[in-house]
Amino acid sequence: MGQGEAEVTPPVFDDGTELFFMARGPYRPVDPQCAVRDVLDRIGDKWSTLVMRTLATGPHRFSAVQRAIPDISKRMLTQTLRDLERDGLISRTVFPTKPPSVEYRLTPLGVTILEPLAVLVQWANRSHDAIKRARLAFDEAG
Amino acid sequence: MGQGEAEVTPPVFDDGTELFFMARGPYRPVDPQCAVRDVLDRIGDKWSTLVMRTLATGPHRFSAVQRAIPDISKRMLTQTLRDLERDGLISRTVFPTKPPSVEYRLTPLGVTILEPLAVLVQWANRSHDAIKRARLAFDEAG
DNA sequence: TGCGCAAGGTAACTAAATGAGACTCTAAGC
DNA sequence: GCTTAGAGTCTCATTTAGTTACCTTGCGCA
Repeated sequence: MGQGEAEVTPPVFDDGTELFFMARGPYRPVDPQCAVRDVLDRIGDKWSTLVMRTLATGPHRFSAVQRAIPDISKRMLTQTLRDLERDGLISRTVFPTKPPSVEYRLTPLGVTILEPLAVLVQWANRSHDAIKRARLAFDEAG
Repeated sequence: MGQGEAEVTPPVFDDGTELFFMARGPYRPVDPQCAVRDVLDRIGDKWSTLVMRTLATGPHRFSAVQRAIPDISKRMLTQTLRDLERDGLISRTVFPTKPPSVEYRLTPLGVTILEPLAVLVQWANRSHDAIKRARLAFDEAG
């Protein structure tokens, strides 16, 4: 038994369907261009999920989104909405009203991400206490 | 019908279980301290999911993780591992070998996040083409 | 003896992302 | 005329992420 990583245990999950998203075996480098990264970089940013969550309740105008997420700045909101629009997850419609108003809503593709996000959020809610306890323990142990 | 957000459509999802993670109705501000944010801030960072994915294949030493994710720097790897350890998702064990080696592995709590992540990754794989097409269209439309 | 390597970091510094807030434009309301 | 609203943009300051060099300990090696 060397010191290498060769004797690493097999993947934790292997239920026959798609083996989740793990590399099989050690040393398999993560492709920087892979779909996983591409997606996680998007939904992983600070605001995207919050915006999607807001639009999940129905179409909103720019300022309505901002009221729903009070601590987002206009700059970041604009940018997040643009990025989501570019990725086809939300659509942007301008109405030529007195002061022009703009409506954002989920596209069909955007709707499909809600369920994966929901699964994650359920995990978050289930695990939040355990995480908080772990943090406390870690911080006390110094 | 005013100009307010009152006539917003009802939530897209309402299957009787937990209504995913959406606020019901408009104007409900997102609590900056909520579990959703707390979790998404963690798994949302650039490297955490990649590290979890790597450890999902079995315990790894520091440098083995780094080889699996070639474009992470030592500093970022150290920091990501610390954060995950603090949150109780991974454990760190030091072996007093010649040059001391350190083994990281998922905790039972850490294992439980794999499935939610997997759901997300499956979505990513399914949707990647559509997203790429949307980006092209958006960029061409200028 | 003294070189260099490996492992697992840390410290100092730079680059990129984010946030705060002032400014724009238009038409209506007081 | 002065102010307000909507939907942004622009500039600048702060925060966060990333890069590079360096440290420590013991071993093999020449």
